[in-house]
Amino acid sequence: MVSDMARSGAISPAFAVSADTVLVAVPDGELLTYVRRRGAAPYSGRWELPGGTVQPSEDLAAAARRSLAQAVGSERRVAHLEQIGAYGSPRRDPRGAVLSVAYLALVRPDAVPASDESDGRWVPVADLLARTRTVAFDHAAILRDGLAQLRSAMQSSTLAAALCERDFTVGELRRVYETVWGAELDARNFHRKVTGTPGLLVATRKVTTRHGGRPARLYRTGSVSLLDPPITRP
Amino acid sequence: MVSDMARSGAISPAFAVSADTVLVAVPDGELLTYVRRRGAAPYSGRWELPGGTVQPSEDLAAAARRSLAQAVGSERRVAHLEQIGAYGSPRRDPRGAVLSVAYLALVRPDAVPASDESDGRWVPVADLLARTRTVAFDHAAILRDGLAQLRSAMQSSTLAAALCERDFTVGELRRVYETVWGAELDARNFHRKVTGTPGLLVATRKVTTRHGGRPARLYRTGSVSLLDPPITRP
DNA sequence: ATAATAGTGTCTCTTAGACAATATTTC
DNA sequence: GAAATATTGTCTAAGAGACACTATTAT
Repeated sequence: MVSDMARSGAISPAFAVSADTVLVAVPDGELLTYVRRRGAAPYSGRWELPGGTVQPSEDLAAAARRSLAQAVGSERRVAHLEQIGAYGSPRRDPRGAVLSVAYLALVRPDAVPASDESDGRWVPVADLLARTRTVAFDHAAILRDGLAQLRSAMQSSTLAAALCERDFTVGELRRVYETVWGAELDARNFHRKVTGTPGLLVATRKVTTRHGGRPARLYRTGSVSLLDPPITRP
Repeated sequence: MVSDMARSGAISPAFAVSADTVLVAVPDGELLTYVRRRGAAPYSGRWELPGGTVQPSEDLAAAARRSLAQAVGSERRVAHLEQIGAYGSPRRDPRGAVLSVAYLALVRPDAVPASDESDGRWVPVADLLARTRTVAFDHAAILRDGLAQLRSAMQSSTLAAALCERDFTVGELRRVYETVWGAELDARNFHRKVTGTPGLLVATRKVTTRHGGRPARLYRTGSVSLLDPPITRP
């Protein structure tokens, strides 16, 4: 059995695998992502996505989660995690064959301030994409792909609710859409759309005036997570 | 430099990486996928997706393409290739840490008969999914994910044209949709939709009567590949 | 009172979906 | 002629987008 393995070479390890995450939050109407400053070569001094090496005994998503604990305090703060894809271009890491499995992670606004400590920072996505030469490896491309996936997935699901507090108003949800999409939505049509889809949002008994104006009802995400027909991006 | 690498252990290879492909064709109104019968342990005798080990010097997509040459005769027969995702559950391969990067590949109907030779076969997707216990590794799950991605992507692109001959009629394109989605579409509304989107299809000067009835104009895919608003799945 | 936000209602225009009717072939 | 497919046109109902209006708070 072992001899067969050795003969075929089918499982001889050839790649290091890392799980790297596009970590996104939208506090106060700003689209932020978390990046770390690299301290060692290669790309020393450049920004990199949070991530780490995947152990052979470990699930890919678990490795991604684990590497986010430093950024947001606890794994439990990760409100949503989904895979973006695998990046394995031969020359993406000068040290050798490193395959990166990229994830998209969403956290609620309250997860942001807890990260002032380390060498990582929350930065506006626009700033980072305007200076892709300051980003290590192919992480700028991964960031772009992750954001594209987020923008697309928001059209037909309540994914954006993972970027709000657990109890949120329709206006807060709409402002997340506007921030991530970079476009204004008609507040009245949006309200009609999301509250009119049965099961999508569950109204709580509570209201809030945390944004001034007329008190707004607080909602939670419901059992239905698919929005059909989708919210069209302007 | 080398000492730094050795100290950190960042690039010590821990995984074998394979590129495995959900290879799909739709000849004569049947949704087929290509699978190989495994000859060796583990899962000897079971069906597996075509694929192979990725070399460290090789691009992931190139490795996927390469492993399809046997199935369809030549890499050039692959009309479309896109990534599905990475599968890295610790226990997916009893031999050890094997990470699989899954791809979805589409070929035109004429690529199917060229594969009678080897231990691989084109089989109806429904048959395979009805007998997932005959499928090796987690390849049944990969197949399901790939089909879901295909069905979804067809809504807002001309992806389905990669499953037709290079020159195709609107009816042929519609029958591909119907086969992959497993649902009937109104021929007249479908015709209006795809021919009405400017740039999506380019009319050739030729017509064909290969399906009997009134001669149908032949089209090719145009410069526009995004279909907005999408074709809604019934 | 004024400004700000929340929520409801109303109108129009586009389009999906249903389907009639016509065109052009093979058998 | 009968059957099959292709293509155009017509109607209707649903939904997106624009926007008037009312409701309820903070300042």
